[in-house]
Amino acid sequence: MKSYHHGNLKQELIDCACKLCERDGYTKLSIRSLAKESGVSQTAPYRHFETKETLYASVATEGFKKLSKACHIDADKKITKKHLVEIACKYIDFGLKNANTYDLMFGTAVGNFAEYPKLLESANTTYENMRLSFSKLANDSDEVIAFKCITLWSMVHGLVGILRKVQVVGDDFEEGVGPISTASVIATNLEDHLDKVLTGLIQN
Amino acid sequence: MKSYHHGNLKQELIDCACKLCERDGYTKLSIRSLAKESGVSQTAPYRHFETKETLYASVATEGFKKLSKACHIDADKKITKKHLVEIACKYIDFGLKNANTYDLMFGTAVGNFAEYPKLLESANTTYENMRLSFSKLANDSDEVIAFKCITLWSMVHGLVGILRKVQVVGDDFEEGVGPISTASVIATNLEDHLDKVLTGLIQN
DNA sequence: AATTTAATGTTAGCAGTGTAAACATGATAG
DNA sequence: CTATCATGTTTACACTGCTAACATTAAATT
Repeated sequence: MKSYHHGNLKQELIDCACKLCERDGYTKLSIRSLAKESGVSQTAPYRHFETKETLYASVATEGFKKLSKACHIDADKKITKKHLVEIACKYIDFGLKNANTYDLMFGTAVGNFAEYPKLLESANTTYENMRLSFSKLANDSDEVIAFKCITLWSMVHGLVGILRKVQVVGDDFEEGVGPISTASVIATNLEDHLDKVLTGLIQN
Repeated sequence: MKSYHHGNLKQELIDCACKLCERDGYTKLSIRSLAKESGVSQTAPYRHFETKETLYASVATEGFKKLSKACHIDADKKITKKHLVEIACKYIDFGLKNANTYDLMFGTAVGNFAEYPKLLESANTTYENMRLSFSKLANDSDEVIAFKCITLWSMVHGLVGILRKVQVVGDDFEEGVGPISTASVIATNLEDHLDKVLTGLIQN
């Protein structure tokens, strides 16, 4: 005996969208199927999301919140290189285990973050956490911190993109020097790899 | 007085798709509009591309060919750090100036490169060129070369993803320490940034 | 050269999509 | 108690990927 008004549709739609986006990729997600899943009419979601992109933005916002959580480490004041390796590993792990959501967050599905304040905020928070960690690592100027931070960030971001291709191709890739086999070497020694990079980065 | 058979439809479709993908983003591309653009019936493209993904794969293949060309530098034997900075800059420049195509190449539009031999080959060639440059830089083992190569690759790949967000937001972003303003600092000093990173990388 | 075959084109149609407009319901504010 | 407004539904339009059945013509075979 369902009532005419759902009561909590918006949140349910977001939750459901997050689940489906991650399971099937955001391109497979349709507003109609989402509505059906929530037992509501085809166009009901439009009362809560102006366009599909608005829905995407909500899912991406949740994604950044989850990413921030996933990258959290227990460390009050002292931050060491080891901590940063841990953060980097956790970031990459999130990107690989939530590949479809990650795609939505960093792809072109949402054109301009500035149009969605909550999304912009959650994305900035993710970055700010990483920045804070670097600021606790050494007594650097803001500029140097920014340099180190964006260097690591683009590194791990890039690695997610590249390592994912390895996963997609699978384990039976050809032996050789192609990116696939090379990347797989990195993947199996990820912590070592990041440690090396960070060692070089910190010394600069 | 057009003939029943087009004669060169496949290539024309690819060319047109490349153009439209870059202009509007691959999500906006439809097989039907593509067919109309080439003055051919709605379903004619299906004689040349089994599915839309197959078409995407062709566009991505062209993309990797263009990327390889864009990253080419004139240097026979001697390769210096400066050359690698140049390559990195050209890579990033390509990624930013062909953002939509880049998205298609590295996103999830084409699920598994292994299903499209030409795509896999063109992607591998792009990587192989970068690898060759590193092998000419110093007398490193294959392993070390791979390490350096994938480090730089993921760096520039990551930077493209991040710098693009800056472009999207535009120049009137808020002042502060968020990723946007930080990334813009990197963007304006891209060559310096890459030089620093490569200096650290090479010394390892 | 005639005929078969395969490649490449067209037409018609299905099931699904985003989204707008008009209408229905019911929670809430006056 | 009533009016308003947020939230739901129905209907409809133009578009999409894709399939099946058919048409045309280039290429291969006899």
